[in-house]
Amino acid sequence: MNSLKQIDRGALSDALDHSGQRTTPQRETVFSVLLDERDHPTADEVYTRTKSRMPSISMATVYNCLETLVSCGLVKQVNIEREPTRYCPNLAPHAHFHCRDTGRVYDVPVPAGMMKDLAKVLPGEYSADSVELVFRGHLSKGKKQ
Amino acid sequence: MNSLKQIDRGALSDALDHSGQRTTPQRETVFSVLLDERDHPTADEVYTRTKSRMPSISMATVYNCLETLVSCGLVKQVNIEREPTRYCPNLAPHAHFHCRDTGRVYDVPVPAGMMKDLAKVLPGEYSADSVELVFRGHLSKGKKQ
DNA sequence: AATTTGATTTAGAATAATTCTAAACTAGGT
DNA sequence: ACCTAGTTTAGAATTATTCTAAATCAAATT
Repeated sequence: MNSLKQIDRGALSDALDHSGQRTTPQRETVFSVLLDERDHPTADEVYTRTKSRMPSISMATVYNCLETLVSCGLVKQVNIEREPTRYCPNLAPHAHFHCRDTGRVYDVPVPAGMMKDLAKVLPGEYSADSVELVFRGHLSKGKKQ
Repeated sequence: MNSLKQIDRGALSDALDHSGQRTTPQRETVFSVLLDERDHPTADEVYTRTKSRMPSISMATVYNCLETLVSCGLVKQVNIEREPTRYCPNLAPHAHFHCRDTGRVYDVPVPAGMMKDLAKVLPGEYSADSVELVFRGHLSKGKKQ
C-alpha cells in the first residue's frame, strides 16, 4: 500500500486505537512520510511529500493528521524561534541543534537521564512534564552539507 | 521624562550608539516598559503598556523598537511553542518555565556555567552560540498565583 | 453484506502575529 | 539653522495555522 512497514503500521493503529481515533489511509501516508525522511519537515513540506504519494490529500488534512499523530504520542512538534512548526518522529529523549546557515534542525543524542536531570534546577514548586533543549549555531564544514 | 532610571538610560544609549542606532523617546519608553514589569510580555502587551505612557505610539513602532533592543543586545526574545514572541530584559543566563495552566513564563535561575556546560553534549562539528532550556508543566498551589 | 453513525476529509474562508510599504517626521552631525 | 539618513507611522500584505460546514468514510451493528 503506502510505504509503511508492518511494524510501523501496527504501532500506528495501536496508538490510534488507544486514543480512540481511527486508522485512515491519510494518517498512514503522513506517518510514512515522517518516518521515511527524518529531517524535521514543516507541515508544508509534509504536504508536498505526502501529495506525491497521495495526490488527492489536502493541506487541512495534513494538519489534521499531524495533530492526530502528535496527540497519540507518535510524533513530536519541534518549534524553533517562531519558524513554522516541524515534526519529528524520534521519540527518544534528545536535544536539537538549529543551524543558522542552512536553517536545518538536527537531533542531538543526549546521555541517558540527562533531560530528566535538568529538571533538578527547578525550585520545588515547579513540576515539569516536558524539557526542551535547543542549541543554535554553526556547523563546521564537512558535516552532511 | 519616561520612567527610565538614569543608569538604564545610559545603558540604552550606549548600546544604541554602539550598534549605530539612534536614541529616541519611543525606544526609551518601550525599554522602560520592559524593565518595569518583567513578566515576559508579548508585543501586544508591550504596545498596550507603552501606549498608556506615550499614547501616540504605533504598533509598528513597538515592533521596530523591540527588534532594535534585541539587535543591540539589551533584550532577548523568548519563544515558546509558536505562541506570540515574548520579550525579556534579563540578560543573565537562565532557563524558562512555562506554566500550562496560566500560560505564564517564569525565569529560572541556573547554576553558574550550567548553560555553557550543556553545550558539551554536542558532537565536535557543532558549535553553539545560544543555548535554550525550556520546561513546561504545572506550578504547585501557593506560588504567586 | 447492507446499514448506520459519528469520525474524518476537504476546499476555501477566517484568523492572528508579524512584516512590509512609502510618506511624514526627527536626531544628531555640520 | 540646515541636512540627511534614520525613524516613526497607518494601513496593507504576508504567512502559518485554524475554522467551517458539507461530503465522505471507517468500523461497529444488524
